[in-house]
Amino acid sequence: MGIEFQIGVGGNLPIYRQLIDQVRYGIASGSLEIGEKLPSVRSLSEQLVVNHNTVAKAYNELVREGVLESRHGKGVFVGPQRERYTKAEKNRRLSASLDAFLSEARSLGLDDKQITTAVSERLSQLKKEFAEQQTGQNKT
Amino acid sequence: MGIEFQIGVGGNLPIYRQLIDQVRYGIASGSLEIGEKLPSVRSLSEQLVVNHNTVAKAYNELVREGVLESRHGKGVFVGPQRERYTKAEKNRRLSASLDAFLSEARSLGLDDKQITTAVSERLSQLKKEFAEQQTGQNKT
Amino acid sequence: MGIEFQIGVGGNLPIYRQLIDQVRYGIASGSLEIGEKLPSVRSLSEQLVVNHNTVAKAYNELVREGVLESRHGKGVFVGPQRERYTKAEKNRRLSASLDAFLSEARSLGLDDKQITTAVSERLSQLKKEFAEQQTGQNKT
Amino acid sequence: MGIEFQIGVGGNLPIYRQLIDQVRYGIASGSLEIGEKLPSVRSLSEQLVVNHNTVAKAYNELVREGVLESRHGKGVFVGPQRERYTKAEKNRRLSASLDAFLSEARSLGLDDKQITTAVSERLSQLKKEFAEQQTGQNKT
DNA sequence: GTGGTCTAGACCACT
DNA sequence: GTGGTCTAGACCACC
Repeated sequence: MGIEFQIGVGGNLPIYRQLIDQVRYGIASGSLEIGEKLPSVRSLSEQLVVNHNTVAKAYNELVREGVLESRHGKGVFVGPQRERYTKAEKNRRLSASLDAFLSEARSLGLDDKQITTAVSERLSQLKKEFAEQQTGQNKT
Repeated sequence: MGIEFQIGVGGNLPIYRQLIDQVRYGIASGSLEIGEKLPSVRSLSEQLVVNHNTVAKAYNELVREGVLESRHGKGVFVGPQRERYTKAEKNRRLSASLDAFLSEARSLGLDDKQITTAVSERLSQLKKEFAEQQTGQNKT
Repeated sequence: MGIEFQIGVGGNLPIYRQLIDQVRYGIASGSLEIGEKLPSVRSLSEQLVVNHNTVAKAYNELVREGVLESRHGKGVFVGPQRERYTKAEKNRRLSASLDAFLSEARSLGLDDKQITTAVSERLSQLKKEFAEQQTGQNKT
Repeated sequence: MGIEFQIGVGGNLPIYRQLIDQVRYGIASGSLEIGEKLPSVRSLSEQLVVNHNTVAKAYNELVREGVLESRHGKGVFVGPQRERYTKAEKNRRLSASLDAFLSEARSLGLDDKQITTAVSERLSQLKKEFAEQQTGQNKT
């Protein structure tokens, strides 16, 4: 299966972050299967016309997180996706992340309603973008 | 007017972060007026039974952000609350903060619905806690 | 590459401010490269014979400003140094800072010439100190 | 003698800061003599078409500093301008203020030359503005 | 190992 | 009295 990477549209996120999100979304949605090989750093960087360091940075971060596995001389693969956290641990991490966001949003003057709106709008925007990428271009 | 500070409940946020959020919420909600004096570092630390450095850390961060003003030997006051960011800058900051949260949430395996639910639940929880603080205990 | 930290000389600035300035100067001058790891909080505190909290305070302030990045359990690194402000915003901040200084200087009775002299003298003093630090001692 | 207050032009400073600077400059230049009565808060606020709180804020800060004296029911007057600080004290205060400015300027990416240029340009700009105010309009 | 948070207590400077 | 800085030492979480 695999996914078609795409950059540029999707807001003002740095490229490597866009790549990270696409891999994560791809795995979550089943487009990327466990053990599947990802495009090599060089080939993907050429395909997207970005610097290979940018791709490497994205892969590296995902490897660090345990999402991907790097096998020397072989390539980068989707990792086993073991449940890395207990439920309590997940809640703790989620809370920390959520609170950081809410604190920033509030300090920018958003009220509760504006916050929930911003979240749901961003989510549907991301969903739409991802769908478009996967339908449109199926060839390099 | 002023607000009643309270710590301990409401998640696993560090104390100084709780204090920061309470000041921000207090200003946003009008409970703290511009120019109003906040409790002194020492007195608040005694009231909350925390170290004075912890209170100072919270005040300090808000001073650095321009939310509060510190007048040496006099006390700490609510600052002029000038619009510190342009609209574009605000959007940029909000997006960055939101995307960081969404990225973390997704990597924890939450789908879109679970994310929006988590956000709105946390918001109503915070609202409730803040309301309780301001009504309930007016004495130490 | 990296820089050699040093404290004590150079005026009556608090230690953590001296460290902040040295990091900023190091980055601006190219001695600290993007992505480079800084000495750990503990090791630097031992090297300088100051408390680790003092070093952490300096690092922390720079992290909040976006100059440094902290990776939990890994260390503190020089951040991407993206342009954090628009040109207009930079001018606004500079003006505010300059006017605050001029206001204080004038209230102390300095005339225009004395002010410009004070500025240029302090600048060359700082330059000299920084140069000495980077050449002289390469051992603790 | 007295001075003619004027607001609006002179950069993006808040009004109350402009007023403070004009009083200070007026005293330093001899336009305002010791013991001289300043316009009342209400009359000056009407003359400048600003809120009386803004004028009061400027006067209050100057009273706090000892530059002006407030005599209840009489008005606000230029204070005795005693040397409030020893020479060492003055140097200490000046250094603190200067270092704060230099630190900010450097964090905004200005090099030494840009800093000195910014200072001298702002000084001559302020001088020019003040001169214009005192020559132009001598009536309300 | 790393950074993050907190306590306890000290001294300084400003007012 | 006020806030600001620093030390010494503790515990936690992440890696």
